[in-house]
Amino acid sequence: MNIGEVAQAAGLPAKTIRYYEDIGLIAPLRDANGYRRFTEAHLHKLAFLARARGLGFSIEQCRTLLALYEDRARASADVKAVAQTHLAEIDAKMAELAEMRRVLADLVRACAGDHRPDCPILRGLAQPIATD
Amino acid sequence: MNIGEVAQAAGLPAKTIRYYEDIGLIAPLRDANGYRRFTEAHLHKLAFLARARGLGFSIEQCRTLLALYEDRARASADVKAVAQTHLAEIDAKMAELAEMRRVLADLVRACAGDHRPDCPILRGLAQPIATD
DNA sequence: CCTTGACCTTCCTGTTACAGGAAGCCCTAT
DNA sequence: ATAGGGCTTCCTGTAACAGGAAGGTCAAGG
Repeated sequence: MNIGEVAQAAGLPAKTIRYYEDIGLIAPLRDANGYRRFTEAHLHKLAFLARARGLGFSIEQCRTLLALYEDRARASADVKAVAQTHLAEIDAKMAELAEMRRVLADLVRACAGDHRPDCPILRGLAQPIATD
Repeated sequence: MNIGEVAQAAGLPAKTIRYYEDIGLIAPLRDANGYRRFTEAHLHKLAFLARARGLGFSIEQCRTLLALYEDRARASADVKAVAQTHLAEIDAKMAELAEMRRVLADLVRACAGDHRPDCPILRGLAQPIATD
């Protein structure tokens, strides 16, 4: 397969696949004309990467997961550890967003949103934010 | 005030304040020796920026908010529109994270996490992710 | 045989919001 | 005189690509 075909099949832009090669996540073969040549195994790895990225794993976490994926002697505990770390990261981000949302929603609720200049949102931003 | 003092007072790193000057968010005066000189008004703007950034507004949104903040003739509706846009962005991110979390938590739950190589997490990543 | 169009290649720049660090000036205290 | 902080500018790096330029390749059609 050429890059266009494997991109289609893996659900990744060709640009992304070239980038993954750049950073050593994947190593396609090369045709005589210089075109990248992908095997089924490459496709599986790319689809794996697409899904891991879709779950929010960082590139470095993907690199680790991919190594474990290819290691027949891995311990599932190692995989689980990576996943749990990421789960904790997600929870942290969600908590941060929830807190922002809470404060912001309060401000929005208090704002009339009309033609007048008085605005609780701006007043709220001009003063220390209540953390209670 | 010099940059160190205003940084302390506004709760922003000096680096960040220099960056804000670079991109035209703030325009401190200069002393004869080249040092930046900040007034109380500058401090208020910086504190405003710190809080807006803390609520997750982008730099460009902050630029808009700051302009409205300084415009005595603004309509609160304009401010509210920016805030509601951002609120929608937060909701979108939270939904995305929640979906990731849901799938990932299922995989983690199914994984024994022991010394054996069999791992539902890797199996899940190797197959299309169930969206039901 | 030539051209056209769809692919492919590499390389360079831009994105977001700064952080880290080098090289060097300024100011105060000892 | 020197030591220490604080200040300056400038350059590089971050994450994960996207966009686009310049140019090679390939199959089909005239």
